[in-house]
Amino acid sequence: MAKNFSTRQENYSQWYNDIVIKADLAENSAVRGCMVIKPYGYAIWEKMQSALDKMFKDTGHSNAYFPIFIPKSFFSKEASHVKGFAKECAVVTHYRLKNSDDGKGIIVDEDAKLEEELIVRPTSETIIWDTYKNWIQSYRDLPILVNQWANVVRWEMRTRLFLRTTEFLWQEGHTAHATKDEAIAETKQMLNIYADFAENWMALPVLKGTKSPNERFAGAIETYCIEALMQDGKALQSGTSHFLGQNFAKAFDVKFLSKENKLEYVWASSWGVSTRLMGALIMAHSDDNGLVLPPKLAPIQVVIVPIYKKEEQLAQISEKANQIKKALQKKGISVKYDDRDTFKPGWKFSEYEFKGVPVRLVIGPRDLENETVEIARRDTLEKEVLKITDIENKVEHLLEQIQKNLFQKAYSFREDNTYKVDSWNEFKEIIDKKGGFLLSHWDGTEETEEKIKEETKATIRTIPLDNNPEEGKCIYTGKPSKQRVVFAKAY
RNA sequence: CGGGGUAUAGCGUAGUCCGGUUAGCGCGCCUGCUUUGGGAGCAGGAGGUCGCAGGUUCGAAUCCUGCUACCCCGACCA
Repeated sequence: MAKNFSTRQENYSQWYNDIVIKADLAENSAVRGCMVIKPYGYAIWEKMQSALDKMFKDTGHSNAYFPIFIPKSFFSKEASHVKGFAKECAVVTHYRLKNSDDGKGIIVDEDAKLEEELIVRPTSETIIWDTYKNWIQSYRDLPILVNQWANVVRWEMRTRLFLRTTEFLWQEGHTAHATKDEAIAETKQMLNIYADFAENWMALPVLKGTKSPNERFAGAIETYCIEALMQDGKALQSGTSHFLGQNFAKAFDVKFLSKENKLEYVWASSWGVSTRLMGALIMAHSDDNGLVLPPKLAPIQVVIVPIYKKEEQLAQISEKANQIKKALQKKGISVKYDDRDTFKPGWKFSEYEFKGVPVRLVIGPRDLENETVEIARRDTLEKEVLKITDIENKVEHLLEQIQKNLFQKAYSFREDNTYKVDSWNEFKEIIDKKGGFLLSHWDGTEETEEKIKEETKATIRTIPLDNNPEEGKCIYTGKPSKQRVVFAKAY
């Protein structure tokens, strides 16, 4: 099944597509730009969701749900917001179909035109702030810490499975605060949660920082982001957290009475990660043998494959395998015992390898005799034969090791592909030939960023938060600069 | 949305230029037997409105027109 797929070197984007399709993560649907997330892919997303959801709840947030449709008039209330999203909105204009006059099909009933068109949400700030207006009167009503898990639609020109689809799944947090400082603290807290999730669950090292004005969210005062480096040397924005100031409060007239009995506008944040994280996960760790998953997000952490000649042998092996399965499950490890007789062991090995299952246990007649089991790890493809005693602790330990190793590998890759660059020629050379993160000085102007983008396709991915101030000269204009920023080509 | 390419069985493809038997092959699928420590072997079998809609023709996978989807490159973007 998973034979004949591309390698990263041959064709990186084909390699990515092959993994998504052949590892059964997702496929294209009958609707242009929209994907079907298949059970195996969705299981990974569910693991991401539950880990993130717990982190949100642990920091005081609650889930709620707002409509998928937004009245057009709401949408246009915040000027830069509408400007940023107008070009990619799906619009509902009618609410009824009818049979066509020639009886051959079904058409839109022109009599059923909506008084006011509805926008399919590309994000929910407007409908949520219109709602918050009714929820907030006094400082006692604040803060509001709400998240929603939802689908959104952005009508993109070019789509790629998980990385950019017309409809995608995400979570969007929308918070309301009495003070500016509190809203900024919330924005930063959520950024840290995203970074924590990326590094500890996805085994994906990320840079934390802010966006340049060019790349800022439409309607935000400041956009914070986490940026990760993919194996082809391109950057992937993996999560954003926005400090919205009072922009939406002013647009929707959301005020509260402070302790001092003064009427003030509410301060806001919003933050989100999407199914794009699936793309990041795939591109961060996978190899030319297929998907590689960090144990903490793998739907199946351990697969057990029996090898046998006769039915009675299978019965003996199954007994042993089920014992191991139970012992592992007791430790909270997800195990699949694949005793299907319709596939041969070699076929199963390749299958689970391609699907990125972190650990494979093999039990055959030899193992029954010797009280052993063969254990193979997906990240390094190493195999060894272990005594079956205490196997659950050995497996648990190995899963932890794999999780660490994947992070370490991704981290070294990023280190090896991050360059301090001070000459424009070198900058162009590295961006063109190698890719990666380039740390260079920037004069802080939009014009310079635009020019660099035109000439090299590289953009400022982030202005790192943990930056050491350093006097220098802009890589492009030579004007004075106080810190380095991160340039890269981006997804 | 602009440029280029592709569309034939579940998947990959031959045939298309130059119209003419029953549209061929590999993988997969089904049945049976032999197999099982890295994608098994043999035998038999099923599966096709040739992307969709028109047109030209005695005759269209093949020629013409329109549409749709997908891939690559740009612009846009999480």
